[in-house]
This record gives sequence, structure tokens and C-alpha cells, in this order.
Amino acid sequence: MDVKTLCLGVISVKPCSGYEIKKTIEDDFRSFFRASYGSIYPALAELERSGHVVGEAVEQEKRPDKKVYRITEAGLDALRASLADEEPRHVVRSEFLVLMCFAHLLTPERAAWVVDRMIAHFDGLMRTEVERWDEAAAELGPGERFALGYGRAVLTAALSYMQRER
Amino acid sequence: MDVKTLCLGVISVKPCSGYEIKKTIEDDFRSFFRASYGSIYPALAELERSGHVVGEAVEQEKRPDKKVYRITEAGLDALRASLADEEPRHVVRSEFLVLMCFAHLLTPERAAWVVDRMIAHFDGLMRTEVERWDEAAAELGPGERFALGYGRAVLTAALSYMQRER
DNA sequence: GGGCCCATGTAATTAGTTACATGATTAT
DNA sequence: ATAATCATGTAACTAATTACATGGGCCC
Repeated sequence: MDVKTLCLGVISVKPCSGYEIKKTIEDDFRSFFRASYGSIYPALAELERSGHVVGEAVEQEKRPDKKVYRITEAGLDALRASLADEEPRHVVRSEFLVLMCFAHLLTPERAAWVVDRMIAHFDGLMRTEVERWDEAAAELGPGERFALGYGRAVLTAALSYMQRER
Repeated sequence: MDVKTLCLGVISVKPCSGYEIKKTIEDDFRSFFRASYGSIYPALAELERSGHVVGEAVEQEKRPDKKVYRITEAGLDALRASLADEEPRHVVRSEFLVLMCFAHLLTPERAAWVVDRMIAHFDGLMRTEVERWDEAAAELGPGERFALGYGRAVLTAALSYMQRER
């Protein structure tokens, strides 16, 4: 799964611009996916070239024009197809845990600081997940609810482990 | 933190070859770091060029020769320095959770299969973590114990959540 | 006046992966 | 016989990030 597929997925829920896609990824996918403008805009351009989305320029008052993309029939087919045959991956890259493995080479203060940083980080993620749950629980699909619940379960476990062991 | 730093860290624990570093990463870091030969061997070459490790060819009977690297004083200093000032990162990239967010575009069978796949995947990770704990708990440093415990806590939470919700 | 929000895009760079090349030994 | 383990390395490729370029509106 690449940025292109995710963009297509986001557009399938609701037509939007590159800028809005970035917002959505930050708000709703932040704990398990990230993408920068440098990957989103080229992805959009290619999706349009291949006819999976169509973009329409929208003029706005008191702010820059934007280009809103909506998904086509072909795009929806392509999205369904790629969701249907991709291996589900789940990759964690934790330089934090590597750091902990070499904790004996750190000063105790540094080690404690590192753990505190991660607690703060997870705490931030947790806050946004709870916020989103409180605000939008009703209109969430079952899949989104599953993903959000997963995040909460894992973050809760991570936080309580770290607080217990630090 | 890049592959180079991790290689240096592994070598600091015990001199070893590129092949053995790969094994170690697979056995001890598999749930939060991965690296292929294509990144390990060039990393080793550069570490040797910069004098952070020294390699020695070791002849073996009935198997290919290997090149065992050990860390130098300068290498240990460099390792300490880089562990001391890197921001601790922890990045999750879960195409699985993205897939779940778009579960309404999947057949129910496919959705169930995807969840089962992840359960099997986490189960495999869990098994190796428990194995490692049982086998090597005594000789593990406190940092490694922390990392292993973290993995167990998070995997336990993830598994019980998925089994509950599937 | 400084800094953030809105908005789009490109170019250079990074950090890795995959696939290839080679080959003896050992286990199934 | 066939696959896996041991062992090193390179070249081509991929998929992303960062930094740059541009500019009006709004808040303090």
C-alpha cells in the first residue's frame, strides 16, 4: 500500500484537495500512517492521469484556489481491487526500543528522559484518539471504529507498561 | 538512527560478521527493526573506513570464510555520542489498519481473513519474544528486558483486542 | 511585524529494498 | 533431489522525505 492508494481511499470517502488529504491523514491516520506534500501531490497527479480521480479547480474568497478531486467509477474499482489483494502489513520501526536495548551506554538521566519523551508522545496520540472518538463516534464506520479501538488498546498497554517500568 | 548505528551497537555487544548481525537483528529486534544485507554490508564497509570498527577475516572449516568486526575505542565513543543525542523515534506504518479503515469496501470474508492474518503474525512475534525471554532472561541487560517487556505488553493488548473484536 | 493558516507544486536527496552473482555443506 | 544454512557483496531501483519557491489573509 502506497500513498497513492491511501489518497484514493480518502477521496472515496469525500472529495477533497491535496491539502485536505494531508489534514485527514494527520487527524485520522496519524498513529499508523504518514505522508508529506511531496508524496501526496505527485500521487494525485498520477491518479488523475490514470483516470482514477478527476480534479476540479475551486475558487475561494480570501484564500488560495484549491483543486478538489473526486473518485471515478474506474477509481473505485481500482481501489476495491487493490484493497482486495494486498498483503496486510504492519511494520514498527522503533529507534526508541533500540535505544533502550543499548541503555547501558546511556547516562541514567538520558535514559529516563528518553522514556519520558515516549510517554509524552504516546500521551499525545492517545489524546487525539479519544478526542476523535468523542467527537465522531456516531458517524464512524465499523472499520474505523476497529482501528481507533486498536490504537486505544495498544497505547493504553504501552503507557501503563512504561509508567510501571520507568 | 540508521542501520550503521544499529550495526555498531550490535558489534559493541559482541564482535560479529555481517551475516551474524543480520541474524541478531532478526532474532532480537524483529518486532521493531529490520535490515537487509543490502544495507548491512555497505554500513559495515563504511564503519571500517571511518575507523569505528576493525574487521578480521576468519577462516572456517566446511563453511565460507567470514569477516568478524570488533568495535574500536573511537567507535564506542561515536556510538555513545549518537545514542546520546538522537531523538527517540517510534514509527508505526500499518497498512493493516488502513485496510480496516476502508473495511466497508472489502467482502466480509476478506476482512475476516485480514484480521486472522494479523492475529497469526502477532502470535508469531509473541512466540519468539516469549522464547527469547525463557532462554536468555538471566543474561539480558535491564534495557533489553525493558524492550522485551514492552513488546510483550503491546502484543498481548493487540491480540486480545483483535480476538475480542473480530 | 512575526508567525501561523491556507494552498500547490517541484527538485534534490535519502535511506533503504530487491534482485543478482557465487558456491560449498547439510539436513529432509 | 531439493531446500535451507552459511557467507559476502554490488547494482538497479523504489518510495519516500526535506527543502525550496510563492503569496494573500488573519491574529496578536
